[in-house]
Amino acid sequence: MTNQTPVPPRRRLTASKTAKIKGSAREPSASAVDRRSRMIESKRETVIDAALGLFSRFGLYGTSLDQIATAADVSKTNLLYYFDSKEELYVSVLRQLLEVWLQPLQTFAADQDPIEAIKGYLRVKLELSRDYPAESRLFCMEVMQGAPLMLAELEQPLRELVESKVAVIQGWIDAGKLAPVEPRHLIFSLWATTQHYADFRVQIEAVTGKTLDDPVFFEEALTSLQALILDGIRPRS
Amino acid sequence: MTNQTPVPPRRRLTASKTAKIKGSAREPSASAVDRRSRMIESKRETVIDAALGLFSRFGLYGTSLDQIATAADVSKTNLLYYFDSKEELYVSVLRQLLEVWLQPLQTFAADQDPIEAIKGYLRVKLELSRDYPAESRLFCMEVMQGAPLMLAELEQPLRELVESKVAVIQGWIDAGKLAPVEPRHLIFSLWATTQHYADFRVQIEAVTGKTLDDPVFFEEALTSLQALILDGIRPRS
DNA sequence: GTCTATATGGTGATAGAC
DNA sequence: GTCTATCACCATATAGAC
Repeated sequence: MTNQTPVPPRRRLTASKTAKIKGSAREPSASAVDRRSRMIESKRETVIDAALGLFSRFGLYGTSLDQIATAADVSKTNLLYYFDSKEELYVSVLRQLLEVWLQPLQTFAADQDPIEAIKGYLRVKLELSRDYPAESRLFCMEVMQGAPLMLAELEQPLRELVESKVAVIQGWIDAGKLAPVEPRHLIFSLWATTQHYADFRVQIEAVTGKTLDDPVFFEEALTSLQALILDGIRPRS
Repeated sequence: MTNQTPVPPRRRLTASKTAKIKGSAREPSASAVDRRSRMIESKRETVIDAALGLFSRFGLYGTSLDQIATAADVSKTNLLYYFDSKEELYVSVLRQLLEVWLQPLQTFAADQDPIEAIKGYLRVKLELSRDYPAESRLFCMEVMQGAPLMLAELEQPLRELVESKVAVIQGWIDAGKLAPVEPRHLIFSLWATTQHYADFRVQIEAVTGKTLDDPVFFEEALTSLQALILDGIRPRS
């Protein structure tokens, strides 16, 4: 109870300089320049991929540029040629992450059958947990730390997206197609249960000996989740 | 895809020395010694509390001994008098965490009414998310990083505990008191949905503007979870 | 037990040759 | 663009006076 200090992330950041935004430099030009630009982009991608894997395990502070450089098979100085600073790299990773992350939330719409829509949503999210576990973990980490670098970008679109889905769900409820649950809490439960399989993977593996990479286990998890969310555990009379 | 390197936590740890295990030095002795021993224990507690708050936000690497010392209102050198190293402190924090964490899992037993047992379990776990969010976050962080320091201690008791609960749930199902769900996946869902309110607190706050500290929101979340888990979202005919 | 140095080494970032 | 030095800084941990 001694520790409610609102401590900032701290540690130096030696000036962001002129913020070149190298990544989004994309103007139609000669083919030679274009080829070079594509090369640069591809190298940035490689580094971002490597960084994602490490950041998602050890966090921003637990990962050194040396490790990332080694994993991406470039020198540290070279890495810093493509990214002005560690923070810029980190933000680039987060930016790419959000693209993968916000997409599946778009799925269900009012004209769908709610039962099929929810079942499909659970499948998509569980596939995401299986295929993009690093993204899931980094997202989780960032949110747990207060999402200092992401929340500003995330809050508005997330809020709007949730509100639109809440409206769809409420519509289904009003039409008698769904039991009267609180839409927001339903959404949280859909997120929580599916992401759990990625974020708590080692715990799940410790308990069951299996992961989502096992196709049988994947289907078992999906079927269980769908049954649970749709019908609950109280026996139908 | 370039980064499946099984990188160890790295960073030096300058020798654990003789592993004094200062914490568990507890032998019946003269009252003066006993008083001193209690003083030491109390100071260790203070530091552990401060460390928990910081580790749970910024992780092991994102938190410096300086910050912890400041938060606990002791000098850094003094802190290192009570804990031989940063790692020993971290492990002490984890050890205390596990006590809080594994207790509520004990609750339900075969002779209870399953519906009431699950409802009660959800309440206890949600109260835990409200009252011990730092513990929840640090646990999550540690598991996400592969729980290198915790898994060894955790795996065996967790597995046994889960197996015993699986047996209870399976018993209920066999008695027709519960719909036939996979017990393990049910347990994961109970954990996931409740912990989500602690770990994704800032996201939930961003979307709803509220947290579990708001009593109305707490009851709303609990009621929603109970309804969802018990009866699902498919309207009863 | 608590303090003031200080040792030691990793880390992000830069300078400047090629 | 890529490399070899090298910087300044900060973090953990220790030594030794009081």
